[in-house]
Amino acid sequence: MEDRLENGGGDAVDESPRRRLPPQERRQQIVDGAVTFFADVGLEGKTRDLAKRLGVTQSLLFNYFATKDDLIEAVYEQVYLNRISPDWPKRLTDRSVPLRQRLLDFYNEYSALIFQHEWMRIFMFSGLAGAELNRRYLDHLGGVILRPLLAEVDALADGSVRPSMEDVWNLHGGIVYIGIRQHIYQMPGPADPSEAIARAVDQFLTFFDIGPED
Amino acid sequence: MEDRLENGGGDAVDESPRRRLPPQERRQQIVDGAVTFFADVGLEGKTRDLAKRLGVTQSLLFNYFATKDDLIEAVYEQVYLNRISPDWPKRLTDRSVPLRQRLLDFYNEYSALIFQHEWMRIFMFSGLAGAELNRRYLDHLGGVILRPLLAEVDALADGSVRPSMEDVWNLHGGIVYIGIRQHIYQMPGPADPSEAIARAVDQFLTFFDIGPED
DNA sequence: AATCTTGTTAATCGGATGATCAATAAAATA
DNA sequence: TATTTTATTGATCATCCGATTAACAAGATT
Repeated sequence: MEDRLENGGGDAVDESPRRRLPPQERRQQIVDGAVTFFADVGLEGKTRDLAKRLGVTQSLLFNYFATKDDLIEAVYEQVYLNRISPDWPKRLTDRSVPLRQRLLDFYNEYSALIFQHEWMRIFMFSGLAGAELNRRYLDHLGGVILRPLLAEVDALADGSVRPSMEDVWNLHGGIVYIGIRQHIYQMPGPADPSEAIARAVDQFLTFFDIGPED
Repeated sequence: MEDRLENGGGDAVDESPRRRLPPQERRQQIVDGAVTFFADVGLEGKTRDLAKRLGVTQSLLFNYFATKDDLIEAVYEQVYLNRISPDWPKRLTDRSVPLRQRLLDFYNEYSALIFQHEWMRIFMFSGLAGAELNRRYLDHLGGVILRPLLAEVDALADGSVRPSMEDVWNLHGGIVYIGIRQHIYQMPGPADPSEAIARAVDQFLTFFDIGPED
């Protein structure tokens, strides 16, 4: 298994001549390649294999990153950075828009961002490795998205059941699990993710007697 | 980090004398230790570290398992085996019991089985590694639990919305995500998991107009 | 108690892996 | 074009890792 870039058994392959890139560009190229690579094989992927994918010497990597851990740190930053758009908190609490619409907008955009092979897998790998960025990300998500979201739901809920943080996590988890099934467990995903999201949101709102126009 | 069994800096530690065990017993001891070990550090954990934890030589491991992969295979079997009790399909479709009760019974028992550090992490590690057992397990779960469950819900749903497989996965995912938060992302879990489960189930049933006594 | 069986260990091998560094050559500068 | 700069390479080091094997010793047998 895993015979990518095997050079096909051929002989005189392009043998691309040594190419000099401006350091910043090369660095970015390495980080991009590393994101894909580590997402594929895990954070214990070997630097030699990564270098081969990039068409570059292994030693070059250490010209841009002092250690492999430094490279992984750069991968984390690349992947985690700007994943939560700063205007979502505002939009999620904009009560001139029906809550249902806000939720649909958020989760459609958010899922488009996170339902990606690289994000899903690196997030999971780093989570298992106990990376601090992981915790920080989830704390951030909880504080900036989910908690305000709970307040919004709570303001509109008029049934006898009060929404709890756990309910919000359940909504969130159910949706995120769509991506986990696809990219971690490599199962076929739903034909239309946005419909699956709409169903989850509607289940959630129905339980608290919140209508589509509230 | 990670200084377990560090021998405390002392000198003349117990230095447990070479202990002979019946092969079957030793083998089981190794597998048990390996489950905990690999769940902790991942499947790329080193055989020397595992041996140290077991208080045994590294070479002994290879007396019981020809290769490290064989050991990991044994770990998979130990962890995956009998995780889905064979009488659940029967109980889930026993219409003399209200559906809500069946769902609560199932997910309370099931979560008690899977919301464990070892299971959660090994399942995730093996999923990321693309292990076949993982796919098989999920296929089995889908066919033997979730699909019958959909039929049950469908039989009782009288609203205009028909339940879909995706809805069932959403219920399941939301609940499983509780364990993921705890054991993969190492966040604090809900004070009372069974209450969180009940909420998820009730949200699900409410959406399809299924009452607690149906 | 002497002997045998075999579970266990210590030593070691071959290859892989992260990291280093002097040599090389592509592009910029003069 | 000749020279300088520095991005890139090839060779190499020290260590680690999975796996092998002969020697050792704990417990069973006689």
